[in-house]
Amino acid sequence: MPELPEVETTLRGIEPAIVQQVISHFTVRQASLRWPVTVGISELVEGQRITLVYRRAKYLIIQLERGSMLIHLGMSGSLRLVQPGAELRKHDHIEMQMSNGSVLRYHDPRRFGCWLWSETDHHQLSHLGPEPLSEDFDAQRLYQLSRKRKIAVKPYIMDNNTVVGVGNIYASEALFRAGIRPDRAAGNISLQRYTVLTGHIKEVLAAAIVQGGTTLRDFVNGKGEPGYFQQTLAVYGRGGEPCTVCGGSLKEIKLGQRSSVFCPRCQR
DNA sequence: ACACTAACCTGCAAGC
DNA sequence: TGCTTGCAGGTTAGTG
Repeated sequence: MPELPEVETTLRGIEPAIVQQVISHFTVRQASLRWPVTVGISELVEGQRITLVYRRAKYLIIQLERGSMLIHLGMSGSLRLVQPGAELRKHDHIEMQMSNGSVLRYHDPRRFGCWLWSETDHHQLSHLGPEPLSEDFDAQRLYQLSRKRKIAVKPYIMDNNTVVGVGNIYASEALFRAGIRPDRAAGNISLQRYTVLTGHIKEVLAAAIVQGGTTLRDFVNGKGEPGYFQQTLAVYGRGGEPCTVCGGSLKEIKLGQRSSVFCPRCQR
């Protein structure tokens, strides 16, 4: 489910309800996530105040007085604020209750996500590329890092070392808007074309955030509301359907075992 | 260093 | 109707 816009939407939904609050109860019902939930996490975090909640790449970080919690939603995770005592759903793995009555629930059917506590740095956050919406991410970087590389441009921009937060949906959409075939070798793309692509990556992510993310299957923000960006998708999930620009049939291929849809006429 | 694959896990839709 | 197959938003560990 979540790419960067969905994680950002989640952050904005939950942050006001939990920041500066004290964690009164922390419950783990299923500790078997991508990495096991930190042993003894409840005792480590209960009684602590949340000082800061922020996002880095697709991770959410909840900073405590002592240590911090690192949360990832994987492919199918979601975080929701619920009423205390709200009925438990299948795959509601973790619950965090605040002293002001707010209750945050972590739901993740596929369990590819994580929820970890560390007193120091989280190693997952080292070696991450720049945030896509920051000035540190620019065409020069895309161009220079790609010289002599044979990797297809789509997996190249989805690599967290290149830039974080560009997943399958928005990589597909940005390449379509930029008119670049997803299977073109990254090392053969000019600085000019990377300039266009960089602009579209930033645009498509920013637009998706404004619209509350893309709702596929059951994505909802922290308040349980859907996103609306899927109405804007031009290629993702539309293999075989007509191109919104030229009317030709959209082609679907596999790149790095991810399905990639593009218009053979508009994208070169 | 780079390119590529398999793996983690459940749910759902399509096909037979 | 019911079974099987394939596919899904991400990331990492391992191979050559």
